[in-house]
Amino acid sequence: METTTARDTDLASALVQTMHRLQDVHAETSRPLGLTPQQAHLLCVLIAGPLGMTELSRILSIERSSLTSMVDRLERRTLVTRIPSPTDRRACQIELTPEGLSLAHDAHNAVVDRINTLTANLPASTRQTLATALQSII
Amino acid sequence: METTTARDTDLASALVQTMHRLQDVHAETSRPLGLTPQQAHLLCVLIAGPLGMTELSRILSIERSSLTSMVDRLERRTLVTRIPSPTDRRACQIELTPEGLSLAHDAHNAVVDRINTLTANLPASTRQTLATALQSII
DNA sequence: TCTAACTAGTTGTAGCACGAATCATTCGAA
DNA sequence: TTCGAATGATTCGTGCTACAACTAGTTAGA
Repeated sequence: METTTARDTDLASALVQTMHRLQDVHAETSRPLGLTPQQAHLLCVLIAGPLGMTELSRILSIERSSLTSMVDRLERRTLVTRIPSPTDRRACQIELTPEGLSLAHDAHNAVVDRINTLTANLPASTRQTLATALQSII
Repeated sequence: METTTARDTDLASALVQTMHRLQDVHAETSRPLGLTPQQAHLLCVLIAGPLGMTELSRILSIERSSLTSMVDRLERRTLVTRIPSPTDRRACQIELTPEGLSLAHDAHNAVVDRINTLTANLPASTRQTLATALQSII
């Protein structure tokens, strides 16, 4: 029982520390691009395609009221655009501009590259186990 | 080569998604205690013992100017205290009050419990591999 | 002694995040 | 068909986070 408890604490602790480490990495890779981590996250989510405000707020786990001002700032920089929905005059879709798409790819590649260098020393089998295990957590 | 590249992207992507998921968990467990995730992090770091401002800012990866106002707010709530150093009249040590220590433990336990439920389905061997691999990343 | 390096704090600005309230639109049921 | 409820987005007010540039005090070493 004691060993199990110890292992649990170790794993949870390792996950928390990893989270903080990756937050730092995320911030460090976003900043040189002139983006906050939250802005980079938003842009990367939109790579897959335009989304409505409500859906976007759900994916990002933030309130819609927070999202409004974030989109305002990004729209001011012409990184995204609000496209009115043809079927619902209340709704709008948030879409990346070409400039925003390019920046989103840059941000995505930067963080993936950084993380790959962090995990470069792990053997292939461990990488596989890790990826599968993390997928199941999400 | 293609398979290796695919695996790399998968692992990095899984790590990023895990980070966001854990950020949400961290926020959700801190909030009921009246703490922001950053405040919870600060309190938990101090469980190990008092720290100076510079050391604390290094551990939390934030600027000292950000830390000053954070400590101000926590000190106002009597969760931490600034203890002037006996040997160095410039410096001060940030220490948890009994109330702060209790809250720090609550915050720590809450997040560890939540993460343990998330990882409860993983077999012991995977847990071990995971913990070791993540340790090497940090 | 006196200066260079260090430590802490201050100020100003921008961004993040939430809740409550608001407005327009859409949908559904009487 | 029409009125009330639900939905999508925004606005407002408040508090927290984060940074850069700056001030001021302290210590240690030349």
